[in-house]
Amino acid sequence: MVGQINKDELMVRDILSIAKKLFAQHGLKKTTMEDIANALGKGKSTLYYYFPGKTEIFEAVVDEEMRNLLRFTRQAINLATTAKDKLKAYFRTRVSLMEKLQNLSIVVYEEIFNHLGTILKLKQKHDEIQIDIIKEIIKGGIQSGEFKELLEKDMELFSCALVVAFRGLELPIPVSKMVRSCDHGADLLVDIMVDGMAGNGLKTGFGQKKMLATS
Amino acid sequence: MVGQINKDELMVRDILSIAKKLFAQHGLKKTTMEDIANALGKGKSTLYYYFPGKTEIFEAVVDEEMRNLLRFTRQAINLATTAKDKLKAYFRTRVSLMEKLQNLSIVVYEEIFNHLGTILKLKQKHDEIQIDIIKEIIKGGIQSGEFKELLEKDMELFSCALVVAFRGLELPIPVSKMVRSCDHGADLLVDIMVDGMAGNGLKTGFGQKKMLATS
DNA sequence: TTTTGGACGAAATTTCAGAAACGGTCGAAA
DNA sequence: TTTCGACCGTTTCTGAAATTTCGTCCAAAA
Repeated sequence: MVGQINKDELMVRDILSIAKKLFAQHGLKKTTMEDIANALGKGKSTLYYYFPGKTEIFEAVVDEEMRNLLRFTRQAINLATTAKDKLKAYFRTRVSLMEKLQNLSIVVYEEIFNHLGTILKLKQKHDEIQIDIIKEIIKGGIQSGEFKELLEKDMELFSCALVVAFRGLELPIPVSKMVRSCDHGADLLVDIMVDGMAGNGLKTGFGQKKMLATS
Repeated sequence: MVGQINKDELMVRDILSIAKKLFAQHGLKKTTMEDIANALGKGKSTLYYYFPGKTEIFEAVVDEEMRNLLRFTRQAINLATTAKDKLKAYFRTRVSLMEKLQNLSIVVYEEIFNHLGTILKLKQKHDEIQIDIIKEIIKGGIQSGEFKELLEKDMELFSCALVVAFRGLELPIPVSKMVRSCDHGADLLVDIMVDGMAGNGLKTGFGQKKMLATS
């Protein structure tokens, strides 16, 4: 019994492994059930013994990939001690793993985004203007003493990051409604950005807890 | 001479105005040059007297729309005095105008995004997990006193916003390289998020919460 | 001269019937 | 229990004819 279950899981693993490779290579549509079966050295209907259909295989592959990403992220987070470092770890692993995830999704993304093309050049031009606008604001804030000083390079980076971050809203995915719906949201974010998330204890601090980590 | 230029510009404005309406109504492909000419009450070749081709008309329409968006953004920014309020104004107008921009681009976006469908449900599920992870980090930070307190609702919102913001990286647009390339970028952002952008002068200050006018 | 309308050709798009391919099922064999 | 090949209904491809549409040209109107 137990041995059979293991055999099942082994087969499922093999299928997912090969399917992942093929999906990454040729995309979802151009990878047929027969391709997967042939690469497996098995008959086509064998796949249907282990999975309800093609959709489920694809979803399982993507799900597995995302689970891996989450696992690594959690791992990196657990290695950090302070919440600040945890956030850093979160973003850092996300950035590096996102690139690896694209091994799978680059074809998928290309399938999605091969239809725009025209509009992107325009968008890019206007993005650069937006970056300049934000940079101008920050510069003004620094000159007036409202903001702390920042290297020119970092200012560029930060402005750019804000514009890029804002692009997240452009993807028509439901969660964005939460942020998009209320003005309060945008203000809260800027409040946090400007005043910081650091606790009052540290801010008004008289030699409180974590003075080590801060630069 | 001057009068002719004005007449030219007037004609161009009329064309763009009508073209915008038609593009928003039927999309790029299904709007023909003859549709535009008919709606204009002019002959088709009139359009070619003012524009090299259909593509250029479309680009001009989109460009105009984006310029408008920028104009309103700048306007709102100029009404604010402090840099912080300027940032708020930037985000707020962006959010509200983005929705209006979609009047034009909703057909375009649908043309682009009608091909994904499948992957979004999965993505949504994992997005919610990511939100929970960030919320957990923030909660921990609050409990340890590292972060200042936050309403449950705001915490949810902030976590959600971070995930959404991070989605901006997923859009394959060149600017993201700048942020994607260096680890330093992600860290800098968190540094700013946690410590805030507020200047030391204001931070260490005792009574003075707000300087009224720009200093 | 400046501006317009309609005819015109080349190229792209649509149509649609027949063919091929594909996802998924089933009974039988190993 | 696990694998397989044959089979079915549907979707997708193909290719040629018909239609639409972009863009040009030139005569005519302003």
